[in-house]
Amino acid sequence: MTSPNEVLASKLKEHSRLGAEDLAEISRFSHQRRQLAAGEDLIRQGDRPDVAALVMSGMVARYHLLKNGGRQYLSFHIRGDLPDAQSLFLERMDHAVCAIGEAEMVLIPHAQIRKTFERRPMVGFAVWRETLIDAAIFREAITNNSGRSMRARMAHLFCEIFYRARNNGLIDGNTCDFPLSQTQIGETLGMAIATVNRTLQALRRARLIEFKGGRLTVKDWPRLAANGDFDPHYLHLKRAVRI
Amino acid sequence: MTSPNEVLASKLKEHSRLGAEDLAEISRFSHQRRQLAAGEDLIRQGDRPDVAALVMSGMVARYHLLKNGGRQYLSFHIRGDLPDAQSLFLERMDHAVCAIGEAEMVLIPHAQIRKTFERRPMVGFAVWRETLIDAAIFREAITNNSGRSMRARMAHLFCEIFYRARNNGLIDGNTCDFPLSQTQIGETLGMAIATVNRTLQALRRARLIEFKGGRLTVKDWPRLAANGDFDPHYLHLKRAVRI
DNA sequence: CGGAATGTTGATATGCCTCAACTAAAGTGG
DNA sequence: CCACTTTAGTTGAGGCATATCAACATTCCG
Repeated sequence: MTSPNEVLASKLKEHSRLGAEDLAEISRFSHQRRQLAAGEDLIRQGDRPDVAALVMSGMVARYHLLKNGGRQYLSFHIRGDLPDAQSLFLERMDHAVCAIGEAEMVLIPHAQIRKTFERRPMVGFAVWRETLIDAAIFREAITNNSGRSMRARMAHLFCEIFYRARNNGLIDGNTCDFPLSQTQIGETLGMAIATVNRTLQALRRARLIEFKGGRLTVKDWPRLAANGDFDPHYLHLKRAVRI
Repeated sequence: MTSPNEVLASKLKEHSRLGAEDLAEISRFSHQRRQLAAGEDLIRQGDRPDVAALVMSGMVARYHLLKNGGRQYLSFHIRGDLPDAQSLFLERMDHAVCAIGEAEMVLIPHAQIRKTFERRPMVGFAVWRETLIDAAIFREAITNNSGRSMRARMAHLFCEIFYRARNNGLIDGNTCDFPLSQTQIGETLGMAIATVNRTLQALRRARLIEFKGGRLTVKDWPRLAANGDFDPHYLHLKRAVRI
């Protein structure tokens, strides 16, 4: 039941030193709640938003809409993330944002945020850092989807999701939410559904993970990380998480 | 023979409105020149730079170093680009930057740049925009390397390079510099060298491009763009270029 | 001029996609 | 609550695109 501003502030404080004045500015943001149904779009490609969204609960994804009607999922976002921060400075959305499962969002007017950046540059730098970490995640996805085997891709994706959830205190034992369908996993990793299914089974059989009902359970972190060539440095988290 | 500060200012002015004060601040940046030999690293994964680099001439690339010693190239940068702007706010480099062919760089101390951002937020917003456009390019690379056929990937890469060169006034008729080896194209698009070679020949035979001696010639832009599913919106360039 | 790097070609193997049929689960209306 | 519909997941067979390997040609560079 933390307030939106606290969620945002605590996310930014993970990597940025914010003073009392900075936090005070953040606490003055107004916000409008928005509940998203499973699969619902928050923003579409081509939109020109005048608010920025903060994830309060659930998961949202960014995706490219392809010419043939398919999707390429680009990244996934959880509580505390700002999945469309780029809209603060790039007018036109080059991708869409949708809910994966149900999600609760909070919308903050761009104008307020930009004003804050002018008055308290440190707040701007902190949000900038967030967008730079997003970029690092995109880069990692390039590497993941280009060179690696299907099994490694999938292992890497699971590692990233679990590691980030863990870092945000959103796990429950060895289990976190990841309410993707197998089709969506395919649209993330660039693999056919049949292959997704078989690769999942292989990972299950190897006792690395469980994945059912939109929940991911990591059963053998060291081997999963090895399988996915996962090195969390790219997430730029200050406090490295021990799993 | 334009000065570094003019190169930077004119790049930022492409998308951001900068006032006289902003430009004056930029013009006060000190810089140190650095000449890179072909293939030389400017920054390595794990480094913690205290300067930011501006490309003055030539081309540099960002890449991930893989466990097996291979590389995954992530993006290419030309005159006016800031290929390591992220180092302003993320301490540790999660990827490396190297020269593709020879390149001339200019190094500007982080401290100066950050000071400028505090005094003139608009300058910060402009550089932020640059990093956001980088992120959009990464996203597009995810889509390119995940779903599309090898031929489409290659066509798309050529489109992007040519379009950006054209936008920066760095083309010569229908030809621009792109001094990659076929091996490096493979390490960009996630394809084996043999396939790179054969795909290149296919594009040549179809009279879409010429690619020789580190120069790329576009012989049929509309068909090349169609082959690569290329839609330049993601580059977020204000003035759309007609080719 | 010689050696190294880069590019080219062919043969073979295989991982993955495609298609198609089927099963299981989840959601819907009577 | 059950029958029905829809969606998601599972499995197998077959073909193809692309990786891999190996030999050779060409260009680059000292």
